[in-house]
Amino acid sequence: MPLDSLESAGVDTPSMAKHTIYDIARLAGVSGKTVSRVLNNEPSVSPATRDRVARIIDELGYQPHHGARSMRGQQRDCVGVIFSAPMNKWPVSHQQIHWLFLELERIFGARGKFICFDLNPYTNGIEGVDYARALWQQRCNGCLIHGALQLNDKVIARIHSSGYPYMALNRFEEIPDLCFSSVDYDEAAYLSAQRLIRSGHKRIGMLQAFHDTQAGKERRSGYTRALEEAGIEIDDSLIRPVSFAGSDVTAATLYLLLECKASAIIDCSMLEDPASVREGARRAGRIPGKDFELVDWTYSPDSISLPEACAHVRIPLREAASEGMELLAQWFDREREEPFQILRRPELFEADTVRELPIATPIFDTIR
Amino acid sequence: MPLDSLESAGVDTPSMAKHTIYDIARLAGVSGKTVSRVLNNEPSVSPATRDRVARIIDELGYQPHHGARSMRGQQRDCVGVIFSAPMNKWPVSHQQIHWLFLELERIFGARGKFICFDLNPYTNGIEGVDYARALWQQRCNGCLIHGALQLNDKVIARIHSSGYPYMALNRFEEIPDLCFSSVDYDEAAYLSAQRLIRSGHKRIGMLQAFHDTQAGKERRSGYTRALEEAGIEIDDSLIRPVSFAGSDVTAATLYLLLECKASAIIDCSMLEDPASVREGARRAGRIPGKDFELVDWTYSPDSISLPEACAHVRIPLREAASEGMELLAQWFDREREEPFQILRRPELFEADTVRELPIATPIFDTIR
DNA sequence: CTGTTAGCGCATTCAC
DNA sequence: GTGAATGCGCTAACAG
Repeated sequence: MPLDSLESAGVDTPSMAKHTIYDIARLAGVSGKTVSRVLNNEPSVSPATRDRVARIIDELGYQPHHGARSMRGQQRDCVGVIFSAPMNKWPVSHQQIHWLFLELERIFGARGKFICFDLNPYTNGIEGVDYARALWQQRCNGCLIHGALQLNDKVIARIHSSGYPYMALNRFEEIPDLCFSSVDYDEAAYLSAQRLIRSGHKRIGMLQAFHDTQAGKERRSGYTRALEEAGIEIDDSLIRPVSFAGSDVTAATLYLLLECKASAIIDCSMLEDPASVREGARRAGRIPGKDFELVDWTYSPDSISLPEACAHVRIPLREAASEGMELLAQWFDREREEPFQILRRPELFEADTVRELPIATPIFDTIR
Repeated sequence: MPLDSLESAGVDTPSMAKHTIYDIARLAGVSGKTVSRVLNNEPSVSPATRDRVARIIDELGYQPHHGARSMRGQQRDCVGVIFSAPMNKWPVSHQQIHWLFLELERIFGARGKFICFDLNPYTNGIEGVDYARALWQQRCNGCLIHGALQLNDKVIARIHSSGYPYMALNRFEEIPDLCFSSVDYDEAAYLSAQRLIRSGHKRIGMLQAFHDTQAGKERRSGYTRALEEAGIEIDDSLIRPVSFAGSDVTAATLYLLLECKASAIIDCSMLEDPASVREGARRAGRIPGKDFELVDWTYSPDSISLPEACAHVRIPLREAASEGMELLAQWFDREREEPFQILRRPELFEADTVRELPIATPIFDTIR
């Protein structure tokens, strides 16, 4: 219902009728285009007109219809946040989701962006799960892809070639120029295996998270590389895929120690839970750090996951992600034109230097 | 760029050109309207035509433009999630944000809804912070308001009268028919004070969270009611507003014990952190549970926050919220027409019965 | 500095 | 069962 006078709208109780720019225009005695100019902070509106229009907009609590805007304009005001798998497959931890929120608020919120989540990654397209519905529908004008990329992922290629700003938190072999910010898991696995080889181990087990993903593949390749360099034969059964269930890690630990006769284990399960590994060891009749050696991986900058480990590997994924999100925000706002690649180096440190927490350093980084 | 043949789009590499229903229509040899009918599952399309159109839609990975749809249709496919204050004012805990996510996924994700967050509640309108931009812009078609409602809140009234489905997680005195799902904080404060009065206390301090909100006001009113019924004079200084900083709780505890000579304290700071209260007591030279009695409040169904407390009050807010979110989803999908009110009863239990966790019961509930 | 016109992609209305 | 015309609210291109 269009308004006939400003008074009928009321300053104290902004009318809930949905206004259009033409309602504003009529009240201000200008054309719709002028209202549009004010809304978009375009120049070439006289200060007096601008003020008058702005005042009416404020008083009515008018906000431009997003759908209509998105049909004409090319502004980018909404970031899609995508989980590449449903949470029951890859449970995102309390800390991680909280961290993500704070970062989104800090980086995109500060720029006035909206955040759109599609929590329904179950819609099957021809290629499997299409997790980027929000992007194709143009609800959002770019996206952040949170979570590992499965090796058979077909959606990421569409996103990559769509022209929308985006960032993944993984590399992806098939798309060398993918925009991502991540950590070199190959290197992390290489460092871990190398460390245990130096201790004289030949049967090194690995609790391998994300086995069907690029991140899992990198674990395998780094591990393999280290063993090959040392002339140790690869035994595939020593690379043990695990899910995020503690029981799975426990069972895999038991299996590696008993069936595979592993004398050392790389815990890159990312569960960051000492209890599961300990329980597996207990069932095998072994004591971690005594009967077998461990290298553990952690995302956390200020803690380790397994005190019994002889060395720890820190995976600075959140730091990489934060850095990348800043760049994504700039790309979004056309402050930079191109995609980027950030790969941070993992840091291995000995258990006896735990107090001196290392600063992670980038390996390569196409943006500097 | 419109397509001239289906082949040129390709099945394996869906074209990234943004298609319209008319592209689909041309390929299928039908009119735009028929494509629209297929998209919206309208009847009166012959099975053969429907299949042909559907197949082309799938092959192109076509998705209807959300902006265009939102201008004509009245479907509701996006829920706004609003934080009534920025996180630096009311920090949402790890657990809470995680819980919220899982619930959103479970309830709205399962229904195929998108979730839109506005993490930029700093835009000032005439009435202060307008946290419902996403709603006014019609990015979303209803919303969940997470967080306490400040007593001077003007936005909630606009939402209430807008006709959009919504739900707050608080009552709001000024709007008796507000749609909400919450817990009776007045009752919780009443039960807490009554419990300490029964132990003979006359100077009962309160660590009062949310003091400038409806939730804080309810704490005060319940407390006051209990004291008045017992004929105890109210000393305002015993009601001590606290923020979510641990140091604030510590300082307030110290103040209540030393300056105000409180002999008992109701901890409804909702910080759920025993260390802060203990530290305040320590600085006052007191030992909690020995030199003074405590009643603590907790949101958690399976733990208590202060083991030293003589009684615990459980605030089943998450249960209330879950229940309400289900109803909001139904309202959203037009399975129910009206707003609703759910108010759950807090439960006080003695420290020695901690193992028997109580089932919270509704106080009133306009939906059954 | 300001206004007019056209059209974005879709759904609604009405015609066939 | 199907299609043509119309308009949602806004902005780009053009005109004055």
